[in-house]
Amino acid sequence: MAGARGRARKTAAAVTPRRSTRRGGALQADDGVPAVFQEMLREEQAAHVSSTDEEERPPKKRKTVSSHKASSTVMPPSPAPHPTEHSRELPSPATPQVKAGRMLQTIEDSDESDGSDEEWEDALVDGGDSDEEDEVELVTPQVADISITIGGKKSDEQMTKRRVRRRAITSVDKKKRLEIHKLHVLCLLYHVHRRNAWCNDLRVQTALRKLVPPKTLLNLVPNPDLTQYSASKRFVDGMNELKVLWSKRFKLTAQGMYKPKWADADADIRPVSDFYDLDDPMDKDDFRRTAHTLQGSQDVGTQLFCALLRGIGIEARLVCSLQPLPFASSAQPSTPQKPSMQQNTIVVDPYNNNIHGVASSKSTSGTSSRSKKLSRMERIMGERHTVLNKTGVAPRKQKAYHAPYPVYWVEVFNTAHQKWVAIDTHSTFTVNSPEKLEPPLSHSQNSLTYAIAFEEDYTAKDVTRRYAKAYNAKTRKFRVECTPQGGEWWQRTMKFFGRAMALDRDQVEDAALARKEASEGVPKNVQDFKDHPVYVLERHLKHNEVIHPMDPVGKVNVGTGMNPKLEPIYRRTNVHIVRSADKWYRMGQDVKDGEQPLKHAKAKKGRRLSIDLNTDIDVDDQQEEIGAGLYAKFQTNLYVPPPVIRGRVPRNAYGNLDLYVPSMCPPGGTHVRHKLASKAARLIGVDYADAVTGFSFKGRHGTAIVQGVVVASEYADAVQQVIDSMIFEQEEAANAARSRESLRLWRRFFLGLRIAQRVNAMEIDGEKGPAMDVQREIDREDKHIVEKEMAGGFFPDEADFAEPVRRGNEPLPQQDLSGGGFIPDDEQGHNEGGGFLPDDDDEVVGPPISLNREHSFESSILDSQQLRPRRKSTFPDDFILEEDDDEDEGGGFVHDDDHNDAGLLEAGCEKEEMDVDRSEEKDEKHVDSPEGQGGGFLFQDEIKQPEHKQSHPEHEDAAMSSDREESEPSDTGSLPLEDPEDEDADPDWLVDAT
DNA sequence: ACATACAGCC
DNA sequence: AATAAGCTGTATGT
Repeated sequence: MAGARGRARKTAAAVTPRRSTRRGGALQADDGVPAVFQEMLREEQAAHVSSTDEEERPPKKRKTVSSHKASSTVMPPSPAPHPTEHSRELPSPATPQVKAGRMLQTIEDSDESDGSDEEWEDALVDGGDSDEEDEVELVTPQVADISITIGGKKSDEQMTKRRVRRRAITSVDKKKRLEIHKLHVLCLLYHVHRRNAWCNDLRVQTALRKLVPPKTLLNLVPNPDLTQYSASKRFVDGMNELKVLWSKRFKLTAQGMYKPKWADADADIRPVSDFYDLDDPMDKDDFRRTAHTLQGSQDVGTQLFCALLRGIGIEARLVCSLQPLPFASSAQPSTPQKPSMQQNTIVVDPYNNNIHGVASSKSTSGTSSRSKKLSRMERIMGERHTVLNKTGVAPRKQKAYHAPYPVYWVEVFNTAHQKWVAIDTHSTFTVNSPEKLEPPLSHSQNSLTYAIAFEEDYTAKDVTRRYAKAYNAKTRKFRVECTPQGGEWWQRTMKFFGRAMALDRDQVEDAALARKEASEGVPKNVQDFKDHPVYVLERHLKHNEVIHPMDPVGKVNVGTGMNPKLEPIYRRTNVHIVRSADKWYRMGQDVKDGEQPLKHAKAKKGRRLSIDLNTDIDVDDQQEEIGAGLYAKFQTNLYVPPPVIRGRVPRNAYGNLDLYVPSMCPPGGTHVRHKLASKAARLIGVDYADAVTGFSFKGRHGTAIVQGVVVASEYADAVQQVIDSMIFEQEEAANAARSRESLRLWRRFFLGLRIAQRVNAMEIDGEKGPAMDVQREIDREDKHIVEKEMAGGFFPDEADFAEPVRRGNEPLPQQDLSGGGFIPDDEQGHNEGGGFLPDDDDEVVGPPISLNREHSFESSILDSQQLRPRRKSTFPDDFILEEDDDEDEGGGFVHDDDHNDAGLLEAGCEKEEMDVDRSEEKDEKHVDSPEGQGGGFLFQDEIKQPEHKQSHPEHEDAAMSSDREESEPSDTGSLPLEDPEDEDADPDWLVDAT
């Protein structure tokens, strides 16, 4: 309500101004006075140096402000802010208090235009602030109003604990994150690639080239007379000039990319307004425009700078430090509190008052929330008072969007030194100081994990190692290389951007990067040894790992400085995975003779209690048990199984052949990997052994997994051929079964029609129901369809259609099957006389009924049939038997004569039908029934009512009529014969048929 | 550094 | 024939 209104207003106000501001402002920038930019630059530099200070400052001020605000605010005193529950309650209910708060907030929003910075700051503070301080603030009624969210969360320790506890990350989530991480990396790669391509745009370059003074250009022209050193220096100096020039010229009006974080699963989707500070989405034309407006985020600025360099003939790479979602982020709560704050704020803040605060909170470390807030204000102000932009506001803006560490920078090729020189024009303003570009590990906004350099020729290279101070010890752990198969993945990925032909300078660079990596010192703390690609501590060994030559390469101090303990350091290359001999065997390896285990598995505990009883024995046992020797790969050979001799396949104690890996297939043998292989082999009488390819463990028992067989190679083809033919036969059988099933359904279908017809003919409520000749109707409709539409459709042709009908009269479905189905024969079948309803059937009585089209079956045949409501079982429960059991076994509903008169209408119908159609039917039925074939089983329900067997059809009618009355019209659409259970009965039939 | 929880393996 | 398991290691949180 109010909240929504407020939000909407906000959004509208914010969005529009922003764009116009940015683009319009850009134009202004062009005519802008140099002095202004200088000032901006100065401020930026100052800002990045003292950013830390700024961060701290806000809190204090914030407190003041908040209290201030509190007093001014009309906040109703609310009980001590409590856990989340409390905070959550606030938003929803429309209590007066809440309303008051809402009102206040709304007002703030509306005040945007003329609101003071301080107010904004307050809002920001409330939203952005985190942790403990908030708790205190929460106590204050006013605070509760705004930031309920935050405070509630943090304040309650118990709640926190619970959250932390509950947060255990699942393995599937981990996998998901990894995949998303990869996907994100790919997206970022493509994004940068695209921007890099834009940097080659001539129009962009042309526009930017004009910014470079001729003098500067001249200095950059290679001079063969200069010494290498001088040339290099001159080049770097020139780069510095360009850097300064660009830093002054490009105006920061948006926030660049920053590292995203995982949100709580239960967190609400962040409002779009969270991202207003980001660059607008950009296409190439937009990019060209920015080459003129010279404003945007640092990222765009760097991209343009890259284009500028290329435009003046300098080889420049666009380097991006990808900021993908981390794959290993620990459980949500554990991470720095910013994310959680965000989440909370977002979730709780019902009126989106804190949106901006949230956004700022994210970037707290990089940019002070305050400045952001201001910037937003300024943006709005700027919209309405353009003058402000030109005056003092712009610099502050820039400060707001300045990030202390770059996501984008460029590398230019210093031909004198044959080296790439890094230039950061917006964050650190450095040239050739690669070590200054990596943010501290604690920096939440920006982490240097993948630094990828995109060249003019659209190739790209991973240059992370140039910028990471502890690539092996730290950086690597955040890269996919640290995940299983991750190395290969990354290689494949980057190969896509690889240069077809490596240049000399590439090799030089590779060597340099490798050198840098190699020069990385030995980690100073234990933690960095974990998963270190080069070094290992014994303490970090997995239990199936050993360090084989135990050659220490150094020592680490574990423990405190006062209490030094040194632990030996080993090389990762000396680490081997060890397995038991049996395990090796399962991998197709054989432990060499005479090899001594490098390690022993732990003794298995089975009987600890017993140990107490018999210490001596236990000790012995333990010693023996401990003996499970573990060997390294180098202690094994490839296992060579005994060969197949004279067609005789060797086998193990179980009569099988172990074939855990392909290499375990015996010489002279061939693995025929098919389920039918054993049958086939047996069929042609060749020796074979089931191939055991693994085990499945259910409960305690491991069951061998057999996949095919091994036969002598000379028989393999024969076996395979037999298998093929068996498959063919199976398919044939399957087809036959499907045919039979189709026929069966046909039969049921027509039976249903027939029953319906009969029912219609019955007398109801003293009034004789309408009767119809189903068959006639069907035929008519069918012809109609055939003529009008197409010969195809449900019924291929009349003959096909007719045949089933005709067959319907036949007693035995089986016959149908064996006889080749209904398909044969004449078309007469479908004539009236041939319908499943005997021509002379007395049941067909009375005038034709009008077709009821209300309940369409989408089928002319069904539609043409007026079906009576499905019979409801009004009979007592005991009437309906669970199963006919013995009686049924006699054969479906068809049973015997005793049963066939049963109260079941359908059964009765069938029976009658049969009787009418053929006197012999009964006999046949008996034969058929046992096999479960025929329409019999269709009527299990009915069959289930043995007690109601009645010899008189009239009885049935009576029952039916009563049922009809009770049944609902909606049931009309159902075929009376439908019985869910029926299908279950089919398998027997199918099986038998097969 | 210790304890708890979760997931994989047999 | 029906039913059902535990242990250990690793990782996370306090």
